[in-house]
Amino acid sequence: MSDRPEALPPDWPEESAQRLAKAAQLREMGIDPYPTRYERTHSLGDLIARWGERTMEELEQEGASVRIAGRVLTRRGQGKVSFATLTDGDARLQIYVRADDVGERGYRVFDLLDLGDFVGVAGTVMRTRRGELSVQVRELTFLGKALLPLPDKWHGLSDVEIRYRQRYVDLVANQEVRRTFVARSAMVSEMRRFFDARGYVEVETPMMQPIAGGALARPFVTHHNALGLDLYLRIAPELYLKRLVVGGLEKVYEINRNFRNEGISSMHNPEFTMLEFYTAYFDCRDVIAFTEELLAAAARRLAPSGSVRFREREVSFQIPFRRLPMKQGVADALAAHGMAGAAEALEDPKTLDGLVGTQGFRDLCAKEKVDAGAYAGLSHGKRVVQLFEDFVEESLWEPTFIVDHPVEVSPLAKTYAEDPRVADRFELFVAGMEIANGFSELNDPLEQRGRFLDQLREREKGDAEAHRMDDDYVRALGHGLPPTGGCGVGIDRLAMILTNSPSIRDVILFPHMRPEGGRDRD
RNA sequence: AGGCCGUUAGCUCAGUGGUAGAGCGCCUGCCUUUUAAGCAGGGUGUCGUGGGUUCGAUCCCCACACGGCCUACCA
Repeated sequence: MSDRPEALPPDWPEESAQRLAKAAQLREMGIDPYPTRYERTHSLGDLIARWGERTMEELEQEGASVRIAGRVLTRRGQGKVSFATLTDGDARLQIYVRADDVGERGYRVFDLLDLGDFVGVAGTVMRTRRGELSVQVRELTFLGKALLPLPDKWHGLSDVEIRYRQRYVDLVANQEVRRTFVARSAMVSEMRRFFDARGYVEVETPMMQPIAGGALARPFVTHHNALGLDLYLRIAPELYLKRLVVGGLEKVYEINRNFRNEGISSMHNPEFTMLEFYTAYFDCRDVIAFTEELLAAAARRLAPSGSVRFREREVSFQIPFRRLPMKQGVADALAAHGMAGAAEALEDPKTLDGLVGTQGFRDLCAKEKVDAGAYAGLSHGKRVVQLFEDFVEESLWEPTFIVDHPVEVSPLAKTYAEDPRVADRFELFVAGMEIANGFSELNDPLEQRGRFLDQLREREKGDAEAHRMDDDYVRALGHGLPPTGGCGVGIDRLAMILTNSPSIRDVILFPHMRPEGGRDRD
């Protein structure tokens, strides 16, 4: 065991010294300020559930004896009688301490309690004259000294930097933060239940990959010393999960972290949680139906009506969600902006090329604060996607499945037999955010190899996000992937919507921040 | 990466070119049913950091750090 320094860390407030002195006084009384355990009969929530509706007389008659514990949140002293509110994170309950009941020594222990300390209480369930359910204390047990003060008892903690860096303080001070993360847990647990009930196998695939595949994004690089090998933190588990389907795990899912070396915003964190699932013999339409059921079940778990408020607006997860072909969405949006003939242009590369060069289009871009220059030199399919992102995406509030993506942006998806330019793919948008992405998985090994070669050419042209060749994945497909449908769901964003959290940082316990105290200078 | 805004007590915040203020918390005292308990007293501080202007800077100027929002990349 290390030596216990007598001095407090230099940046701790003066109040810490006072609290430390109280801990010393407890030790002088033969009381350990940091004991190891306490036997409870009830959590505070249990106690409230059991006795919360009883009258003062009923409680007096029953005289129920309980042992509870919690952190002291507030104190109201009154000479030889005091009140304190305890919290166990979940619920709050008042205790009522009389010097006559606990004795001089017991009352002294109560005096040495600061806000934030932990205490165990043995006593009787009762209701005060003002009607508040309380435990009248018979015996106090000191359970843990807090040397640092809690934030303001009614303004709480609002400094967002401290809220994110010191989430432990945020959780104590702001009850809604706890509710949000408990709700997120319930959402994920409901999704696991959904998969487990349908015979899916939950798996874990590599976080560190020699080739970061399965999505279009820039990866983080790390290094394995013993192997002398650079590895990438995964940007998606997709290619590994499909290898498992090749191996006969016909229904698999994984809920785990992805890492993308890109910007940070209210919708982006460098590490984020993704659900991916794959089902043999499903096509894209089956996956859409399944995803719809899954999200509706998750939403109902948090809001039985299936409808939630997000950013002051209603979002309904009632089935069925809207289906909208990408080109139709673009054509409608452009028509609404007065661009006549957009629908025809989307069907013909030359016409679209002409359209994005017109003054009318450039004026529209200027008006919508869109970069018109981004449209130069794009392939037809990428142009359609760009139009979708610039003019449609944000407006998709109610859950909407966008379908029929250009093949260029879908290198792992099957195309329609009747039109090889269109992928059998969907993306689900809710509240203007992409929440899910799925498709009929491309299982022709040679076509997949060809798509990788196309991606390599894109990479050579400077697209840092283009796929790399993955020979082992092609080899896996060579052994035979059954017809398969798969989907990825952004868990953090879904949690944002279902918990009405405006920022992704409100649903990630420890969101990415610069290191405290500044970074080392390069 | 670019633009705008912010950084003052443990917390929430006001404020001024002349060495700093409120509420809560905290400290001292009183009070045997309180509820943001009350009453009397006490201000606890590197005014983000480093330079500059000035007789004098927490305030004005510059740089930097950290944070927020927006834009860009992205899910």
